[in-house]
Amino acid sequence: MLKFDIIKQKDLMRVGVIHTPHGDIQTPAFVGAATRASVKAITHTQMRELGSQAILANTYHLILAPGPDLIERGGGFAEWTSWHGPSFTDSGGFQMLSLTDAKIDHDGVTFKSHYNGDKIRMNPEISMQAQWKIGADIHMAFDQAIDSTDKDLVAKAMKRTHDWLPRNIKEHQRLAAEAKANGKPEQFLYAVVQGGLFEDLRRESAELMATQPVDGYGIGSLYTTETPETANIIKLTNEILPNDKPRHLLGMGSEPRDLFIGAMYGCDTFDCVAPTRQARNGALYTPNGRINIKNAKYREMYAPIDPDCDCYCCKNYNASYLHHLYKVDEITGKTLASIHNERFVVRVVDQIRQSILDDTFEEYMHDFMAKYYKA
RNA sequence: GCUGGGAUAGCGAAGUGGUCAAACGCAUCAGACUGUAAAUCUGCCGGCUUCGGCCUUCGUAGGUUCGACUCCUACUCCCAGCA
Repeated sequence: MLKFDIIKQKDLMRVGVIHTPHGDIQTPAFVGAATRASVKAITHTQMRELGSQAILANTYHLILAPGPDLIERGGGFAEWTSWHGPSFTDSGGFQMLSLTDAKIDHDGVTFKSHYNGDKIRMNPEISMQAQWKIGADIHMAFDQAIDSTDKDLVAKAMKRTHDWLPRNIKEHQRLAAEAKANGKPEQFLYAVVQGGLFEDLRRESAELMATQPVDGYGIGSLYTTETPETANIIKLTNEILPNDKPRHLLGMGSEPRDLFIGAMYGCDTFDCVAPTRQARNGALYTPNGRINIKNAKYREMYAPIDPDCDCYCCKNYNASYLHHLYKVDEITGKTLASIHNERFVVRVVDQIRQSILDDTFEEYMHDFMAKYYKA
C-alpha cells in the first residue's frame, strides 16, 4: 500500500505526505505535466530548482514513442529520464477525449497514431502493463474521460470506467506480485472517479471507488471551476472517498482558483498542462492576474514580469527582454516563461499547504483571489 | 541612350473593364489555451461608424468609358539586357 500520512486536517482540506519509492511528496502539491516524459521547455534540473516535487507522464504518448519496452530496458522512468523524484503516469484514458481518432468499445480503445497512422490498441490490461514497464511510482487506472453535459453519455462513460476498474486492479495486482518476486520497486494504482457534473453519478462512482483495493484516487473529467457545479462535485466526491488515501485532481489548474478550490475540498495533488502551454503562448501568471508578454506595452518595461517573484526568470530577466524573445521567437523565451508559470503554480500550492498549517488558508485564498481576479 | 519588364494596403504578392477596401502569406494589434497531436488556434488588420453601412485608395497627371487597379497618353522611379 502507498503510504500517505495526514499531518493536519480541517474539514476536507488537509496537509499530508505521500511516500513514494522515489521520495516524498508534501501535499497539497502541484505535479508538472510531462506528457512525453518532459515538462515542455524545462529541464529536470530547472524543475527541481523551481520546487516541483513530482511529474506526470502519459502512457499513450509513451506507447507511441519510444515504447514502454525501451523505457524498461533503459532502467525505467526515473533512470531513463533522470527524473529521480516521484512520478505519475496517466493511463491514456484522457486521449479518448482529446484525440478525435479514438474508437471506443466495451473492451477498450483503438487509437490511430498521429505519427504514422498505426492502430494503437489500449485497454485496462495494456495500460497497466505499459505503466508498469514505464515504471512511474503512481499509475492511473484506465478510464474513459468525457466532457459532456449529456447525462446518458456521461453515465455510459462512467459505466465503462466502472466495468474496466476490476480489470485494471487485477492486472495491476498480477504485475505487482511479479515485480515483488523479481525484487523490483513497488508501483501504485489510483482508481479514477467519473460521473461528469451530475451529483448522483459522481456519488455512485465515488461510492464504488471507495470500496476498491487501490492506493488512491484520481478525480477525472472535471475541467474548470468556471463551471459553478465543479466545486460542489469535488466536495461531494471527496466526502465519499476514504479520507486516508491521497486524491489527485486530474488536469485541473488552468486557473489558480481551481487549485484553491481543489485543496479546500480535499484534493492532495494536481496536474495541468496550462502553466507550460500558456507560457509557450505568451500568457504569464502574476499575482495581479494573467498577462500577455507579447503585448506592445511590455516592449520597454525594464522591470521583471513580477518583481516579487522568486523564479529564475524574474530574478534575472526583465519584461522587455522576454517580450523581445517572444517577438523574434527565440526558444529561450519559452523556457523562461515556462519556468515562471510552473514556479507560480507550484508556489501557490506550496503556500496553500503552508496556510493550512498556519490556519490562514481562508485569508490567503481571499487575498490571492482579490488581487488575481480583481477585474 | 535604346529595348524589354515593372510600380497594388507596413512588407511580399494576386487581381487585367463592373461581383475590389482589394485574394493569399508575413508583420502589426489583441484574444484564447483542461489528465498536451498545442513553440498552437482565433479575431483584427485604409479612414469613419449608431457595425447597417458611409468615405478615400491600387506610382503621378490627364484621357477613353455608363463604369478603370484593369484600356490610352505623358511624366517619375525601379529592374534586366544592349550600347
